[in-house]
Amino acid sequence: MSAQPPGHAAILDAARAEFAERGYAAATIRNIARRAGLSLSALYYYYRSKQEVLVALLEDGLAAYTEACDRALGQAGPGAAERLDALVEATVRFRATHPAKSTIGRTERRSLDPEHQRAYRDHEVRGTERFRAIIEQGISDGDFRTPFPDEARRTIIAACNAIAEWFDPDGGVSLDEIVDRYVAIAFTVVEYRPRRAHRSDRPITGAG
Amino acid sequence: MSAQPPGHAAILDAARAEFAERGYAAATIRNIARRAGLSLSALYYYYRSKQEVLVALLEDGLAAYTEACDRALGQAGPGAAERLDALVEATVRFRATHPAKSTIGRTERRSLDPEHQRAYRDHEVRGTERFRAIIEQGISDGDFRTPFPDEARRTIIAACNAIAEWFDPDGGVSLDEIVDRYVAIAFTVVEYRPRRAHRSDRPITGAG
Amino acid sequence: MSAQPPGHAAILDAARAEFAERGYAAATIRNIARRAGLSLSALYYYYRSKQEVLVALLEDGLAAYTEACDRALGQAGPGAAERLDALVEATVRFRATHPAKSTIGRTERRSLDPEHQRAYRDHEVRGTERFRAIIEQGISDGDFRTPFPDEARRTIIAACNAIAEWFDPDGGVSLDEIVDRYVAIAFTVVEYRPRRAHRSDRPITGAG
Amino acid sequence: MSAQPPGHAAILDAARAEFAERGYAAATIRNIARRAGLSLSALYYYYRSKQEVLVALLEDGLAAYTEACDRALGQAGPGAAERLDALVEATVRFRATHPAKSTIGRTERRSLDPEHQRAYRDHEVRGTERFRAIIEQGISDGDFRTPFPDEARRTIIAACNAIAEWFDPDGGVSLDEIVDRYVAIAFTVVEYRPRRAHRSDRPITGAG
DNA sequence: AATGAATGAGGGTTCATTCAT
DNA sequence: AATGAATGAACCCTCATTCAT
Repeated sequence: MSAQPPGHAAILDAARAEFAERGYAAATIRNIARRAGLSLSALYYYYRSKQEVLVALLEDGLAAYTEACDRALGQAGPGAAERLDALVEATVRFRATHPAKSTIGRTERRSLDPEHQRAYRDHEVRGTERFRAIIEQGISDGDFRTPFPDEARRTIIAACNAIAEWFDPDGGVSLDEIVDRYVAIAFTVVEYRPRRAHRSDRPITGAG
Repeated sequence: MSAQPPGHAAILDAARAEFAERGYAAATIRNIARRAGLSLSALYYYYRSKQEVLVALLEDGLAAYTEACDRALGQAGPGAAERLDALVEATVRFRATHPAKSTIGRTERRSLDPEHQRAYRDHEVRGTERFRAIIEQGISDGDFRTPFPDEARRTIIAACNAIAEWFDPDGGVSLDEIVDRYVAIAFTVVEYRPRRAHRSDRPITGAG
Repeated sequence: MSAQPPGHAAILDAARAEFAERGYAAATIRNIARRAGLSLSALYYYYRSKQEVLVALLEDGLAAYTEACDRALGQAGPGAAERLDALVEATVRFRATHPAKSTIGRTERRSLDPEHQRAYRDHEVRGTERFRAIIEQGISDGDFRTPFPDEARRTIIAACNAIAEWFDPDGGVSLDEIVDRYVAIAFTVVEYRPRRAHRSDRPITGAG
Repeated sequence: MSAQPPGHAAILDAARAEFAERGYAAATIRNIARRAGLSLSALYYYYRSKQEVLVALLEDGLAAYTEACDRALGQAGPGAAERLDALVEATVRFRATHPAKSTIGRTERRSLDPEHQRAYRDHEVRGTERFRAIIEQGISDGDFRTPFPDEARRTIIAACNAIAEWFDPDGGVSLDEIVDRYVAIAFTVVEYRPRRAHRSDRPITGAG
C-alpha cells in the first residue's frame, strides 16, 4: 500500500532479512543499514526509529498478503468451495514465496509497542475472517459438513502458515503440487461434499 | 528430564516466562533473576550464561513433551487409530497446558548457538517421527486413506502446535472438548476409515 | 608509524597513562575515556575493544623507538663504536623521555592475545638484533674485546631499559649527563679498545 | 619468613604462579584456590583477602632473596671484589632459580595498597644498598675504578634482574657458566683492577 | 578446618539515537 | 539527501567477598 519513496524498498528488504534471521530484538539497525547499502544516518533519514521500520515491515507484509487474497477471491466464483480453493491457493503461494514476510508478522507482533500491536491485531483479524466467512458459507450452503468450523479454520490456517517454515523451492515437490495438496487437505478438513449434483459448481451468477 | 538441583526450578520458571513474553534477545537476565526472587549473581551461580539457561529450558520443554507422548503411546493400543488418537490428545493437552514450553522451542531455536541448535533439531525430529510412523502404519494397514501423508502429518502437527497460541482455559470451550475435536479433525485429515471390523480396532470417532 | 586520525591521539595518551599506572587488567576503559575527555562510547567509536587500544599502544611505542634508533644509526658513522654510541644514546633518551612507552611494552606483553603477542615478539626481536649486530661487528673488527657478547648485550639493554623506571628529569643529573655515562658504561661492558688508529675511527670515549 | 602454617605454602605457590602468569589484577582468587587444590572458602580461611595474599607473597620473595644474599655475604671474604662476586652470584642464582619470585615484586609493587607499598619499597632499598656499599668500598679501597658508581650499580642490578625473564635451565648455557659470566661482567662494569699485586686476591683476614 | 550458596559492585561492550555539518 | 562523530542507557558477565552451616 502507500507507495514508498525509493530507498524505502531497500531498507525494508534489508530489515526483513535481518528481522527474519535474528528477530527484532537481536537485529541491529546498523546491520540493516549495511545490508541496505546505506549509512546509518541515511537510514534514519527514511525511518525515525527501529520500531518504525518494524511497523512499516509488518504493514507491508500484511498489505501484500491482503492484496494477494483479494485478487484471488476477486477472480474466484461465488461458491464456498471455489472461494476456499482460491484462498488456500493464495495463502499457500504467499507463504511459500514470501516466507520472511509471512513469518515476521507472527513472531514479531510482540515487539510492537501497544498501539501498533492493537492495530496489527485488528488488521490480522480480517485475515482469519476471510476464512471464517467462507467456511460458514460452505456450511450453510450444505457443502461443508465439518461439525467443528472453528477448529477446521484454525487447522487450515495453521497448516498454510507453517509452509513458510519448511518449503524449499528446490526441494522435491513443486509449489504447484503443494498447492494442490493443501487445497485437497483443506477440503478434507471442512469435509467438503457438494450438496447435490449440480450441472456446474461454478455458476457465473447466483448460487443455486 | 535430568533432575535439576533446587533453585534451578525457580530460575527455569522465571526464564520461561521472560523468554515467552519478550523473546530471548529482549529478555534480560536481570529480569529473570528478579522474577525468580534471586540476585543477579545467584543466577550465575546456577547457570553460567543466558545461553545455558535457554538450553536448559529447551531441553526441559522437549523432555517434558517427549515424556508425555511416550506415556500416552505406552498406554495406547497397537492400532494406528488408537495411537494417533493418543498422540494427538497428548500433544493437544501439552500445548494447551504448557503454552510457554511449547512456544519457546519454536521461536527461540534460532537463538541457540550452532552446536546446541543441531542437537535440538535432532531431538525434535524424533517428535515429528512419532507422527510419521503412525500415519504410515495407518496407511499400510489400510485404515488411513489420505493420499498425502506428509502434508497430513504437517497439518496435524501445525494445528496442534497453534493451540499454544490461543487456547484459554477460561475461554468458552473446555480442554477436554478441544481434545475431542482435534482428534476428530486429525482422523479426518488422515481420512480414517477402518478397513473392516477388526479385533482390536476401537475407533474413537466412528466414521461409517 | 601509521598516522592515526585525530581523536586517536588523545585516547592513546590517556590509555598509556592509565596502563602505565595500573596495568592493563586493572585499567578501566571508563577511566581511559575520562582521561581522554571522551564519553565511553566515543572511545568505542575509535577502538573496537580494550585489547585493540593496547595493541595500538604497543605498536605505537615500538614504532617510535624503532624510528628513533633508525634515525640515530642513520646519522652515525660506520664503525662499531660510533654505532653503539648512537644506539645507546637513542635508547637512553627514549627510555628517559618516554618512560611509559618504554615500560608498557615490557609489562603488558602478556596481556596481548596470542596472535598479537607473537607479532609483538617478532617486532621486538629486531630491537635486540640491532645491538647484537653492532657488538658482533665490534668484535670482528677487533674493537670490542668482551668474551661474552650475549651477556654484554643483555646487560646494556637491561641497563638502558631500567632508566625508564627511575629517571627523573628534575633530579640531580641531567639527561645529557646520563647519556654520557651510559655510553661510557656500554663501552666498558663490551671492553671497547680501538684496535689501532684507523681512518674512520672516532672513539667518543677514548680508552687508551 | 615467619614460619607459615601448612596450607599457606600451597596457596603461596599457587598464587605465585597465577600472579606471575597473569598479573595481580587479572589473577582470580578462584584460580588460585583451584591451583592450590582448595575450595574458595578454604583459601579465605588462610588469607583474609587477595591483597593479603599478595603481601605475603612479596614478603616471602624478598625474605628469600635477602636470606640468600646474607648467607652468601656471610661466607665471603672481606674484600670488595670477593663481596661483589658473592652478591652477584647469589643474585644471579636467585633470579634464575626463582624467576616468579623475582619478577612479581617488580611488576606487582604497584598493586599493593599505599601502606604496604611503602614498606615494600623500604625493604627493597636494602637490596640496592648492599650493592651500593660494596661498590663504594671497592672504590675507596682503590679496587674499583669506575667513575660512575651509581650507574655501575644500576647496570649490574638491572642485568641480574633481567635474568629472571630469559634464563632457561634447559637452554644452551648452564647456570654455573652464567654465574661466571655475570660476575665477570660485573667486575668489568665496576672496572675492577686490584690496587696492587698482592699475593692473593682472597686474604682470609684484612685487606692488604 | 571447611563448604556451598549468595551478594553487590563494577567492567567491557553494544546499540538506538542524536547532532553538527 | 546524507554523513561521521558522539552519547547515554543498558546488558551480560566476573569476581572479591561474606554468611550460614
